[in-house]
Amino acid sequence: MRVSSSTVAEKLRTSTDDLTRSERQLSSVILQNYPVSGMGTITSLAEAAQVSTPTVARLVQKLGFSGFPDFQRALRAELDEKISSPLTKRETWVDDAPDAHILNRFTKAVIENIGQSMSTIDPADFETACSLLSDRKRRVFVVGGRITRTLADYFFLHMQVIRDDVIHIASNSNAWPHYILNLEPDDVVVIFDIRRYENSTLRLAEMASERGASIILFSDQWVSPIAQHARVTFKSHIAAPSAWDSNIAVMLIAEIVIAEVQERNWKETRERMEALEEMFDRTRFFRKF
Amino acid sequence: MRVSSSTVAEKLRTSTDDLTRSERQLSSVILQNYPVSGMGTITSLAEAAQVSTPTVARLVQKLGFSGFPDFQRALRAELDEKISSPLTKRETWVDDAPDAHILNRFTKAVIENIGQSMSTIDPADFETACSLLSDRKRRVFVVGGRITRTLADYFFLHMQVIRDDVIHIASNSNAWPHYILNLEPDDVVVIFDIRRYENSTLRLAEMASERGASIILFSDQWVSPIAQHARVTFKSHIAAPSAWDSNIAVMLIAEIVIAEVQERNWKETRERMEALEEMFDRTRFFRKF
DNA sequence: TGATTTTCGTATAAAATTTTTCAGCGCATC
DNA sequence: GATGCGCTGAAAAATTTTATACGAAAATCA
Repeated sequence: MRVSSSTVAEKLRTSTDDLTRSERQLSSVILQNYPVSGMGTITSLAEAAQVSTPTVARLVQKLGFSGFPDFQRALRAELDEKISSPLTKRETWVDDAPDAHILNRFTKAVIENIGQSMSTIDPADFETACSLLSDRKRRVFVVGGRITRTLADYFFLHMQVIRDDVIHIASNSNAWPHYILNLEPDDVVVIFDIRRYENSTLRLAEMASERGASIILFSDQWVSPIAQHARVTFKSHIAAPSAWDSNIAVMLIAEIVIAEVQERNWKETRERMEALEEMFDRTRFFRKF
Repeated sequence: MRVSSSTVAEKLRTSTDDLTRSERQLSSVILQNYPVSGMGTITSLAEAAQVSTPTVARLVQKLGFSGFPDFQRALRAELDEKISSPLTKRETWVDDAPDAHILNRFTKAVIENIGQSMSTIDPADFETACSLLSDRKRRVFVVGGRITRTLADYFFLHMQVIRDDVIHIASNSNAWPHYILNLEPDDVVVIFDIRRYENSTLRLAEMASERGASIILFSDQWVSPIAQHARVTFKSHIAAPSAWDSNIAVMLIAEIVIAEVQERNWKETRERMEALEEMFDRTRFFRKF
């Protein structure tokens, strides 16, 4: 008789009648601090329930599993399902397109990347980075590589509105040594370095480090060698079903840092933004709507 | 070497610097869907991380555990602790940070944006856009505004590798009228226009339209007026808990378009990429890893 | 570029876990 | 009170899992 309920817990509860005395005892122990109790060895579970290991083996087979490892697999799958964020399970994909469509595949991978990237961020690091960038006494230099220069540029454009003393350096330009020479220990250097890591950017980081500047690094999960010199390193997952990497997660973290720094400098930012608005209005550069 | 952090996750994060490349890869996989991934056998974990079992064994020893079973014990204890604590709200977001933390709030908003943006895409439009961009007989012009020029630049950089005849125009530059004058009906103009919509970009779009060029527009949910002239319009949601908009969804769609066009032009792209690689290798511009 | 050190995986040995076997025990039935 | 049936656990066997040794490969350094 196999009753295929979804979870192991349900299986245990519904089949209580068919269980023997010691099996029931075991079952109650399993349910007591479910599912952790079942994650250990069969022996530890048997001891906890004060039954023998064969009893455990027999019970799980009775429940329909091929053996204890199979039982544990089910338990892990359950936990995984339960733990994974509800957001990643959203069904709001592109309608009228099969799952295999690149739009859905890619999006799925990116959301995966975002989740993974966020979960590796240490809030303390984030705090440090924002503090450094909020400090008006420090100058901020922004650097990017061949592709990442666009991310650096994006970061720079926003930071420029938020605060004073923000300088964008193109790492492959010939001008950067001049900037670096004048670096002071209070300065902050924001570096974007995603594989393949560029030599010139590494040199720049080394020199900045020697001059005592604080480095905030945006890198990928394999981490640029610059991390050795960095005060804070943000690691983003960049895998995508494509010949290229996806920089979405990198940009997301950058956006969040921008949002937080802006929040802290709100008073100053607001004035700057209003002044900027006014200037743009005057030049009629933008349309009202 | 630092030793006593409380959780395994913290240990992994704080000791990243001391880890080797494959250990880091493994570490990231463990953190990916923590802690379930570590609950299986050492072999399954190794396979998931695409490393060998000795690497796993070495890592856990490096972290201070006597062996893999010891590591698992710690993991179970943690899980137990976490689960038994009141109000067990477990999400894969940034651990140790409350839901109200900007990291989690912002990420949530962005994922919401992605979901909404994707669900409004018509696969046929996507198809049209990719066909236009894959057609080698057509030239491709890429245009962006004040902020969106970074997105345009990102798009341009990739498209440039994929195919020939890709031109980046800065919409606020004085040079663009020259490009537009020479537009032919076969040409494709990719425009990034997110609020606040810029006048100069609209003028550019109008002129391009008059000359019969096909316009692919990346805009926001309120849609730039350029949409009237566009052959295809991608609308992205850009709301974020910040004074600025989030361009993540825009960039995502751009990345997917890039991926698809690359896929279609794979043969050509591959040759171009290899040639490019070879050039970079020669100039020693990049590091191998 | 070549030498040295570190890293990494295959193969193998050791250890553990799981499963099976089998005998004892309790309990119900005759 | 004897017999049979099924439950239970000790112990052994089988399997799986973990740890180690060693050589190949890669990276670093001179």
